[in-house]
Amino acid sequence: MTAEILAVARRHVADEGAASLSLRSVARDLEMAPSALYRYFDGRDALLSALILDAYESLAGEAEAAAEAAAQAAKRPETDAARWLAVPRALRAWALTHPHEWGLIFGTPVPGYEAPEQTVEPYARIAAALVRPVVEAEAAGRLQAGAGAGRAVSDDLEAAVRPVREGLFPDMPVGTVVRAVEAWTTIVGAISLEVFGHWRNTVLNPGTLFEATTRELASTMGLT
Amino acid sequence: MTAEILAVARRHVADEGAASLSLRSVARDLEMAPSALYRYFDGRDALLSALILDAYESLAGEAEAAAEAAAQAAKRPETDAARWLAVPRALRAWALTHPHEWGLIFGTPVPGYEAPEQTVEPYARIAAALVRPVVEAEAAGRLQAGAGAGRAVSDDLEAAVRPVREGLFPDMPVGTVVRAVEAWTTIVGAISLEVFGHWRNTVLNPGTLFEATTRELASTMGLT
DNA sequence: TGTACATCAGTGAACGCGCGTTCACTGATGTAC
DNA sequence: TGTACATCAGTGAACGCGCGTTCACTGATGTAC
Repeated sequence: MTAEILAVARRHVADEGAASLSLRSVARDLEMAPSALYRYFDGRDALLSALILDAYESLAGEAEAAAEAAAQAAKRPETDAARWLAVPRALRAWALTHPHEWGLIFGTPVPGYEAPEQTVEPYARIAAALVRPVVEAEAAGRLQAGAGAGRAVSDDLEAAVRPVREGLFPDMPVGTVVRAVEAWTTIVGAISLEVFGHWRNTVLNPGTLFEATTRELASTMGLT
Repeated sequence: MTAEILAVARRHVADEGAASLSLRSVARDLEMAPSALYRYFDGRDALLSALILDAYESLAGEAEAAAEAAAQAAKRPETDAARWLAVPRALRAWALTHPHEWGLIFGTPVPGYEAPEQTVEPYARIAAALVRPVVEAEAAGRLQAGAGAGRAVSDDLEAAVRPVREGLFPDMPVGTVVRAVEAWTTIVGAISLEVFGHWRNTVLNPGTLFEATTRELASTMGLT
């Protein structure tokens, strides 16, 4: 039943966005009394929290599946750079099929409402999936020297990026860590600009641009 | 009077975000009857449209001022790369002081609500201001060969990016145009991630990272 | 097999709220003669 | 200088709406003896 409520609520968010999600409309769709939902959720905010978490988990699952599939495929001869593309593509594909959920994660925060603490874990999983080919290429000694790794990094910058390095990149050159964070920035930016409609009349084929951009990021990080 | 209404409404958006903007609360702040606002605006949506446009104009103004100041300063000996930093910094500074307005422009679109057509013009002005140092460096023949310009660009990508090239970069190498669009993507992504709270516990000093990232973009485009 | 009772998912009426929008109006200010 | 009239910014009451949340309740199902 909880699952059924979530399914309907998820559909509402997908159709109209989170702002107009209401307990009453969900109840209506389920042909229940609004008060019945209180048996399953503490109120509207609790339902919204569950949906946000849901979106994070869904995206994380997608990212991990793509990373895993690419890792399997890489047993056949394939370059690291080609393998790298899998997760960004999966993120973009998910965002295009779930634009409102993407907005829930990366868009304007709902005012006066704090995202639940549990989003930290799936968020880290998304980042880890993205970065997995880089980590594995580095471990195998296949990361091109002189690219990200060779770059000078100030002490300030190194300190700023320390949590990322400790969380995702044990024993990785700082230069590469910085590049990876920048890659994350670019990917999220590219997807958000597309999903939120900012390429309209500007970039005619966002898919082509996205592909080129992510390829570029690969070589920036020293993947070949 | 129209200006006064806008000022109050702007403050409401700044304080609580666009979602909770209401005619009644604006009227309350002005100590007027709600109906009085109808003399100045056609309704809530019209007011919101005005505010969105307002935000675009404000950001565009800021970007142009920064571009102009940097152009003046560049008469003294200064590198193109250093000059390039001015506009990204201004965009970030504006976003940090006007987070909700940034969200109005680059965040989740308000559902069921189309941004007014007049946003196209200020949007273009922002992009033009950002890109001005690149255009001028190219015109002066100071753009480093082999960087952006030398890059191979597929026909598809060239076509995808044609409106940008025609609008902002007359007679510019396509490679540079693509790099500039990617720079835009990265800058917007970096600011949005910071403003929307996604660096929390991840990147400890977003300013340092932003600075490093934008510097990197300069060399990517062949600015020296 | 039959009775008494507990559980608990879901009901339905009611609450108070703030909202956008309408409409007939008031009353001060300015203009014409 | 004085009167009649037009203008128009702003009023205030009212409308209907959908919302989140509460509360006492019903009635089917399962359990214990």
